[in-house]
Amino acid sequence: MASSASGGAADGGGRSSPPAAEAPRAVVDNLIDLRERAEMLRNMLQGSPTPPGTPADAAPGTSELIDGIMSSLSSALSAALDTTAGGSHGQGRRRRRAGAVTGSGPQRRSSTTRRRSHSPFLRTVTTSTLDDGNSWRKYGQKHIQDSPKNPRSYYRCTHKPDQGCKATRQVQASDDNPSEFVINYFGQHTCRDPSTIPLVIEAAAPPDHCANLISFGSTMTAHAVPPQRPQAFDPAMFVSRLIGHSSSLPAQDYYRCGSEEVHSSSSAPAGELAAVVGSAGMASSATVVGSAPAECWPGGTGGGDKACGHGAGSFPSSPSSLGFMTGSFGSFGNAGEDDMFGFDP
DNA sequence: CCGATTTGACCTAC
DNA sequence: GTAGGTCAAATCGG
Repeated sequence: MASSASGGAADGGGRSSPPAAEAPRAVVDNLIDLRERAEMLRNMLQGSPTPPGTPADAAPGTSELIDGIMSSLSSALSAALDTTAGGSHGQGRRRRRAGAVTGSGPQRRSSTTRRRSHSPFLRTVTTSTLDDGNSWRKYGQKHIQDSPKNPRSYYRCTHKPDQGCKATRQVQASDDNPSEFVINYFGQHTCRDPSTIPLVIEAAAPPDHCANLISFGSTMTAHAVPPQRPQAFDPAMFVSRLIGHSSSLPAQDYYRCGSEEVHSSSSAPAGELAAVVGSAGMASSATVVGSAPAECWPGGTGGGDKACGHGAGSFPSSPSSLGFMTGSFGSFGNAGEDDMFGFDP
Protein backbone atom coordinates (compact mmCIF):
# COMPACT_ATOMS: atom_id res chain seq x y z
CA MET A 1 0.00 0.00 0.00
CA ALA A 2 1.16 3.41 0.69
CA SER A 3 4.05 3.72 -1.60
CA SER A 4 5.46 6.65 0.09
CA ALA A 5 8.24 8.22 -1.77
CA SER A 6 9.91 9.50 1.25
CA GLY A 7 12.22 12.13 0.20
CA GLY A 8 11.23 15.29 1.85
CA ALA A 9 13.94 17.37 3.23
CA ALA A 10 13.82 16.84 6.88
CA ASP A 11 15.15 19.39 9.12
CA GLY A 12 16.92 17.66 11.81
CA GLY A 13 16.42 18.32 15.36
CA GLY A 14 18.10 16.71 18.19
CA ARG A 15 21.74 16.37 18.18
CA SER A 16 23.26 15.65 21.41
CA SER A 17 26.77 14.75 22.19
CA PRO A 18 26.72 13.92 25.85
CA PRO A 19 29.86 13.87 27.87
CA ALA A 20 30.15 10.16 28.18
CA ALA A 21 33.11 10.26 30.48
CA GLU A 22 31.38 12.28 33.11
CA ALA A 23 28.24 10.25 33.12
CA PRO A 24 29.19 7.41 35.46
CA ARG A 25 30.26 9.87 38.10
CA ALA A 26 26.97 11.64 37.89
CA VAL A 27 25.17 8.34 38.08
CA VAL A 28 26.98 7.41 41.22
CA ASP A 29 26.26 10.77 42.75
CA ASN A 30 22.65 10.43 41.93
CA LEU A 31 22.47 6.99 43.39
CA ILE A 32 24.07 8.15 46.57
CA ASP A 33 21.66 10.98 46.72
CA LEU A 34 18.77 8.66 46.11
CA ARG A 35 19.83 6.37 48.87
CA GLU A 36 20.14 9.18 51.31
CA ARG A 37 16.71 10.40 50.46
CA ALA A 38 15.24 6.95 50.82
CA GLU A 39 16.82 6.82 54.23
CA MET A 40 15.30 10.13 55.14
CA LEU A 41 11.98 8.99 53.85
CA ARG A 42 12.07 5.91 55.97
CA ASN A 43 13.01 7.84 59.04
CA MET A 44 10.20 10.23 58.50
CA LEU A 45 7.67 7.55 57.90
CA GLN A 46 8.72 5.69 60.97
CA GLY A 47 8.46 8.77 63.04
CA SER A 48 5.24 10.04 61.69
CA PRO A 49 1.71 8.80 61.34
CA THR A 50 0.39 7.58 58.09
CA PRO A 51 0.61 10.41 55.65
CA PRO A 52 -2.56 11.90 54.33
CA GLY A 53 -3.93 10.10 51.39
CA THR A 54 -2.28 6.89 52.34
CA PRO A 55 -4.59 3.97 52.68
CA ALA A 56 -4.40 2.30 56.01
CA ASP A 57 -3.08 -0.93 54.63
CA ALA A 58 -0.30 0.81 52.85
CA ALA A 59 1.50 1.71 55.98
CA PRO A 60 2.83 -1.70 56.91
CA GLY A 61 4.47 -2.23 53.60
CA THR A 62 5.95 1.17 53.29
CA SER A 63 9.07 0.55 55.25
CA GLU A 64 9.63 -2.67 53.42
CA LEU A 65 9.22 -0.81 50.22
CA ILE A 66 11.81 1.67 51.23
CA ASP A 67 14.11 -1.06 52.44
CA GLY A 68 13.81 -2.66 49.08
CA ILE A 69 14.52 0.59 47.36
CA MET A 70 17.57 1.11 49.45
CA SER A 71 18.80 -2.38 48.81
CA SER A 72 18.36 -1.94 45.13
CA LEU A 73 20.08 1.38 45.27
CA SER A 74 22.95 -0.09 47.16
CA SER A 75 23.48 -2.86 44.71
CA ALA A 76 23.06 -0.47 41.84
CA LEU A 77 25.54 1.80 43.43
CA SER A 78 28.12 -0.90 43.80
CA ALA A 79 27.54 -1.90 40.24
CA ALA A 80 28.00 1.68 39.20
CA LEU A 81 31.18 1.96 41.15
CA ASP A 82 32.36 -1.19 39.51
CA THR A 83 31.63 0.24 36.18
CA THR A 84 33.40 3.46 36.82
CA ALA A 85 36.35 1.74 38.31
CA GLY A 86 36.71 -0.77 35.55
CA GLY A 87 36.43 1.80 32.87
CA SER A 88 33.87 1.84 30.19
CA HIS A 89 33.34 -1.33 28.37
CA GLY A 90 30.43 -3.17 27.03
CA GLN A 91 28.31 -0.33 25.98
CA GLY A 92 31.29 1.78 25.34
CA ARG A 93 31.38 1.03 21.74
CA ARG A 94 33.64 3.19 19.82
CA ARG A 95 31.95 5.96 18.09
CA ARG A 96 32.65 6.87 14.59
CA ARG A 97 32.96 10.48 13.89
CA ALA A 98 29.86 11.86 12.33
CA GLY A 99 31.57 13.58 9.53
CA ALA A 100 29.30 12.10 7.03
CA VAL A 101 28.88 14.74 4.49
CA THR A 102 26.78 13.45 1.79
CA GLY A 103 26.41 16.14 -0.59
CA SER A 104 23.94 15.26 -3.15
CA GLY A 105 20.33 15.67 -3.72
CA PRO A 106 17.69 17.62 -2.01
CA GLN A 107 16.61 14.58 -0.10
CA ARG A 108 19.66 14.45 2.00
CA ARG A 109 18.79 14.18 5.62
CA SER A 110 20.61 16.02 8.25
CA SER A 111 22.59 13.95 10.64
CA THR A 112 19.87 13.21 13.08
CA THR A 113 19.93 9.53 12.52
CA ARG A 114 22.32 8.22 14.98
CA ARG A 115 22.62 4.71 16.07
CA ARG A 116 22.53 4.38 19.77
CA SER A 117 25.92 3.50 21.04
CA HIS A 118 24.87 3.49 24.64
CA SER A 119 22.64 1.47 26.84
CA PRO A 120 19.20 2.57 27.75
CA PHE A 121 18.71 4.95 30.53
CA LEU A 122 16.12 2.64 31.90
CA ARG A 123 15.16 -0.85 30.96
CA THR A 124 11.97 -2.43 32.03
CA VAL A 125 10.27 -5.71 31.42
CA THR A 126 6.61 -5.72 32.02
CA THR A 127 3.67 -7.97 31.47
CA SER A 128 1.21 -5.39 32.49
CA THR A 129 0.39 -1.99 31.16
CA LEU A 130 2.83 -0.18 29.00
CA ASP A 131 1.54 3.09 30.16
CA ASP A 132 4.33 4.67 32.08
CA GLY A 133 2.49 7.85 32.71
CA ASN A 134 4.04 9.77 29.90
CA SER A 135 2.67 10.44 26.50
CA TRP A 136 4.47 8.80 23.66
CA ARG A 137 4.14 8.96 19.99
CA LYS A 138 5.16 6.09 17.82
CA TYR A 139 7.47 7.05 15.03
CA GLY A 140 8.74 3.80 13.78
CA GLN A 141 8.81 0.07 13.93
CA LYS A 142 11.42 -2.32 12.82
CA HIS A 143 12.27 -5.94 12.78
CA ILE A 144 15.59 -6.41 14.37
CA GLN A 145 18.16 -9.11 14.22
CA ASP A 146 17.89 -10.07 17.82
CA SER A 147 14.34 -11.17 17.67
CA PRO A 148 12.96 -11.48 14.19
CA LYS A 149 9.61 -12.49 15.55
CA ASN A 150 8.95 -9.36 17.49
CA PRO A 151 9.44 -6.02 15.86
CA ARG A 152 10.73 -3.16 17.90
CA SER A 153 8.58 -0.12 18.15
CA TYR A 154 10.05 3.32 18.54
CA TYR A 155 8.36 6.00 20.53
CA ARG A 156 9.24 9.54 21.27
CA CYS A 157 7.73 12.00 23.59
CA THR A 158 4.63 13.64 22.23
CA HIS A 159 6.07 16.99 23.20
CA LYS A 160 9.16 16.72 21.12
CA PRO A 161 7.94 19.05 18.38
CA ASP A 162 6.74 21.78 20.64
CA GLN A 163 9.06 21.45 23.56
CA GLY A 164 11.97 19.59 22.18
CA CYS A 165 11.65 16.81 24.67
CA LYS A 166 14.31 14.25 23.94
CA ALA A 167 12.81 11.28 25.70
CA THR A 168 12.38 8.20 23.59
CA ARG A 169 11.61 4.62 24.29
CA GLN A 170 11.68 1.33 22.51
CA VAL A 171 9.10 -1.33 23.06
CA GLN A 172 9.57 -4.88 22.06
CA ALA A 173 7.79 -8.06 22.90
CA SER A 174 9.95 -10.57 24.62
CA ASP A 175 11.01 -13.57 22.64
CA ASP A 176 10.67 -15.90 25.53
CA ASN A 177 7.37 -14.65 26.65
CA PRO A 178 5.28 -12.83 24.06
CA SER A 179 3.09 -11.41 26.75
CA GLU A 180 6.09 -9.68 28.15
CA PHE A 181 7.35 -6.40 26.84
CA VAL A 182 10.80 -5.03 27.11
CA ILE A 183 10.87 -1.28 27.24
CA ASN A 184 14.03 0.69 26.92
CA TYR A 185 14.03 4.32 27.80
CA PHE A 186 16.46 6.80 26.37
CA GLY A 187 16.81 10.32 27.49
CA GLN A 188 14.78 12.19 29.97
CA HIS A 189 11.67 14.20 29.58
CA THR A 190 12.33 17.86 29.37
CA CYS A 191 8.78 18.66 28.54
CA ARG A 192 5.96 19.93 30.60
CA ASP A 193 2.56 18.70 29.87
CA PRO A 194 0.18 21.43 30.90
CA SER A 195 -2.43 18.92 31.87
CA THR A 196 -0.11 16.99 34.03
CA ILE A 197 2.06 19.47 35.75
CA PRO A 198 2.78 17.97 39.10
CA LEU A 199 1.32 19.55 42.12
CA VAL A 200 3.16 20.20 45.28
CA ILE A 201 0.89 20.37 48.20
CA GLU A 202 1.90 20.60 51.73
CA ALA A 203 0.77 17.85 53.95
CA ALA A 204 -2.04 18.77 56.22
CA ALA A 205 -0.10 17.90 59.27
CA PRO A 206 3.53 17.84 58.40
CA PRO A 207 5.83 16.06 60.72
CA ASP A 208 8.67 17.71 62.46
CA HIS A 209 10.73 18.17 59.42
CA CYS A 210 9.05 19.42 56.39
CA ALA A 211 7.08 16.80 54.62
CA ASN A 212 5.51 17.50 51.34
CA LEU A 213 2.82 15.65 49.60
CA ILE A 214 3.54 15.51 45.97
CA SER A 215 0.86 14.40 43.67
CA PHE A 216 1.46 13.52 40.10
CA GLY A 217 -0.89 12.76 37.37
CA SER A 218 -3.81 14.60 36.02
CA THR A 219 -5.04 17.97 36.95
CA MET A 220 -6.84 16.64 39.94
CA THR A 221 -5.78 17.92 43.24
CA ALA A 222 -3.98 15.86 45.71
CA HIS A 223 -7.11 15.31 47.68
CA ALA A 224 -8.58 13.41 44.85
CA VAL A 225 -5.90 10.82 45.08
CA PRO A 226 -8.04 7.74 45.46
CA PRO A 227 -8.84 6.51 41.99
CA GLN A 228 -11.99 4.82 40.95
CA ARG A 229 -10.46 1.45 40.87
CA PRO A 230 -7.31 -0.04 42.11
CA GLN A 231 -4.51 -0.20 39.68
CA ALA A 232 -1.78 -2.70 39.61
CA PHE A 233 1.48 -1.23 40.54
CA ASP A 234 3.65 -0.87 37.56
CA PRO A 235 7.26 -0.61 38.55
CA ALA A 236 8.03 0.62 35.11
CA MET A 237 5.86 3.60 35.75
CA PHE A 238 7.29 4.01 39.15
CA VAL A 239 10.88 3.99 38.15
CA SER A 240 10.47 5.89 34.97
CA ARG A 241 8.75 8.64 36.83
CA LEU A 242 11.11 8.41 39.68
CA ILE A 243 14.07 8.79 37.46
CA GLY A 244 12.45 10.68 34.71
CA HIS A 245 11.32 13.45 37.00
CA SER A 246 7.74 13.02 37.93
CA SER A 247 7.73 10.40 40.55
CA SER A 248 4.64 8.42 41.02
CA LEU A 249 3.91 6.13 43.84
CA PRO A 250 0.38 4.93 43.53
CA ALA A 251 -1.08 5.56 46.89
CA GLN A 252 -3.78 3.04 46.64
CA ASP A 253 -1.58 0.07 46.31
CA TYR A 254 0.88 -1.29 48.63
CA TYR A 255 3.84 -2.94 47.24
CA ARG A 256 7.31 -3.79 48.13
CA CYS A 257 10.61 -4.13 46.55
CA GLY A 258 11.30 -7.70 47.18
CA SER A 259 14.12 -8.69 45.02
CA GLU A 260 17.27 -7.17 43.98
CA GLU A 261 19.49 -8.48 41.38
CA VAL A 262 21.45 -7.45 38.46
CA HIS A 263 19.45 -8.14 35.45
CA SER A 264 21.68 -9.34 32.76
CA SER A 265 19.65 -9.72 29.70
CA SER A 266 21.19 -10.97 26.58
CA SER A 267 21.29 -7.54 25.13
CA ALA A 268 22.43 -5.75 28.18
CA PRO A 269 26.05 -4.97 28.01
CA ALA A 270 28.32 -6.08 30.75
CA GLY A 271 28.90 -3.59 33.41
CA GLU A 272 25.56 -2.03 33.01
CA LEU A 273 24.19 -0.62 36.12
CA ALA A 274 20.98 -2.29 36.99
CA ALA A 275 18.47 -2.43 39.73
CA VAL A 276 15.39 -4.52 39.91
CA VAL A 277 12.21 -3.62 41.58
CA GLY A 278 9.74 -6.39 41.67
CA SER A 279 6.16 -6.31 42.64
CA ALA A 280 4.86 -8.96 44.91
CA GLY A 281 1.41 -10.31 45.10
CA MET A 282 0.10 -8.22 42.32
CA ALA A 283 -1.96 -9.50 39.52
CA SER A 284 0.54 -8.29 37.07
CA SER A 285 4.19 -8.68 37.34
CA ALA A 286 6.89 -6.50 36.09
CA THR A 287 10.55 -6.15 36.38
CA VAL A 288 12.33 -2.94 36.23
CA VAL A 289 15.90 -2.66 35.43
CA GLY A 290 17.25 0.75 35.70
CA SER A 291 20.43 1.40 33.96
CA ALA A 292 22.37 4.52 33.81
CA PRO A 293 25.40 3.72 31.89
CA ALA A 294 27.09 6.07 29.60
CA GLU A 295 25.02 9.12 29.82
CA CYS A 296 23.17 11.21 32.21
CA TRP A 297 20.53 13.27 30.60
CA PRO A 298 19.68 16.65 31.91
CA GLY A 299 16.76 16.65 34.21
CA GLY A 300 13.45 18.10 33.44
CA THR A 301 9.86 17.96 34.26
CA GLY A 302 6.76 16.91 32.63
CA GLY A 303 4.75 13.86 32.09
CA GLY A 304 1.53 13.03 30.51
CA ASP A 305 -1.06 10.48 31.13
CA LYS A 306 -1.71 9.12 27.77
CA ALA A 307 -0.21 6.05 26.36
CA CYS A 308 0.31 5.58 22.75
CA GLY A 309 -1.15 2.59 21.22
CA HIS A 310 0.72 -0.31 19.93
CA GLY A 311 3.57 -1.69 18.08
CA ALA A 312 4.35 -5.25 18.63
CA GLY A 313 0.91 -5.59 20.03
CA SER A 314 -1.93 -3.57 21.21
CA PHE A 315 -0.98 -1.72 24.30
CA PRO A 316 -3.80 -0.59 26.44
CA SER A 317 -3.68 2.79 27.86
CA SER A 318 -4.62 3.22 31.39
CA PRO A 319 -5.77 6.21 33.31
CA SER A 320 -3.15 8.28 34.84
CA SER A 321 -2.16 7.25 38.21
CA LEU A 322 -1.82 9.48 41.11
CA GLY A 323 0.67 9.00 43.75
CA PHE A 324 2.25 10.57 46.69
CA MET A 325 5.65 10.91 48.09
CA THR A 326 6.57 12.21 51.39
CA GLY A 327 9.81 13.49 52.64
CA SER A 328 12.04 16.41 52.24
CA PHE A 329 12.75 16.11 48.64
CA GLY A 330 14.38 19.42 48.64
CA SER A 331 16.32 18.98 45.52
CA PHE A 332 13.23 18.41 43.51
CA GLY A 333 13.13 22.09 43.24
CA ASN A 334 16.49 22.55 41.77
CA ALA A 335 16.51 21.14 38.37
CA GLY A 336 20.19 20.71 38.49
CA GLU A 337 21.86 19.45 35.44
CA ASP A 338 22.80 16.16 36.87
CA ASP A 339 19.90 15.88 39.15
CA MET A 340 17.80 13.01 38.11
CA PHE A 341 15.00 14.52 40.04
CA GLY A 342 14.65 17.67 38.17
CA PHE A 343 11.43 18.86 39.57
CA ASP A 344 10.21 22.16 38.47
CA PRO A 345 6.68 22.94 39.43
C1' DC B 1 -10.07 18.26 10.05
C1' DC B 2 -6.55 17.03 12.95
C1' DG B 3 -3.65 14.07 15.37
C1' DA B 4 -1.78 9.40 15.66
C1' DT B 5 -0.10 5.32 13.33
C1' DT B 6 1.91 2.78 9.48
C1' DT B 7 5.54 1.84 6.59
C1' DG B 8 9.19 2.21 3.21
C1' DA B 9 13.13 4.99 2.54
C1' DC B 10 16.95 7.31 4.26
C1' DC B 11 20.97 7.80 7.16
C1' DT B 12 24.63 6.49 10.25
C1' DA B 13 27.36 3.45 13.21
C1' DC B 14 29.68 -0.61 13.13
C1' DG C 1 27.44 -4.28 3.63
C1' DT C 2 24.37 -4.71 7.37
C1' DA C 3 21.61 -3.47 11.19
C1' DG C 4 19.52 -0.13 13.84
C1' DG C 5 17.32 4.38 14.35
C1' DT C 6 14.68 8.13 12.32
C1' DC C 7 12.00 10.63 8.87
C1' DA C 8 7.92 11.78 6.58
C1' DA C 9 4.16 10.75 3.15
C1' DA C 10 0.24 8.03 3.26
C1' DT C 11 -3.31 6.30 5.85
C1' DC C 12 -6.46 5.72 9.62
C1' DG C 13 -9.63 7.00 13.16
C1' DG C 14 -12.09 10.06 16.31
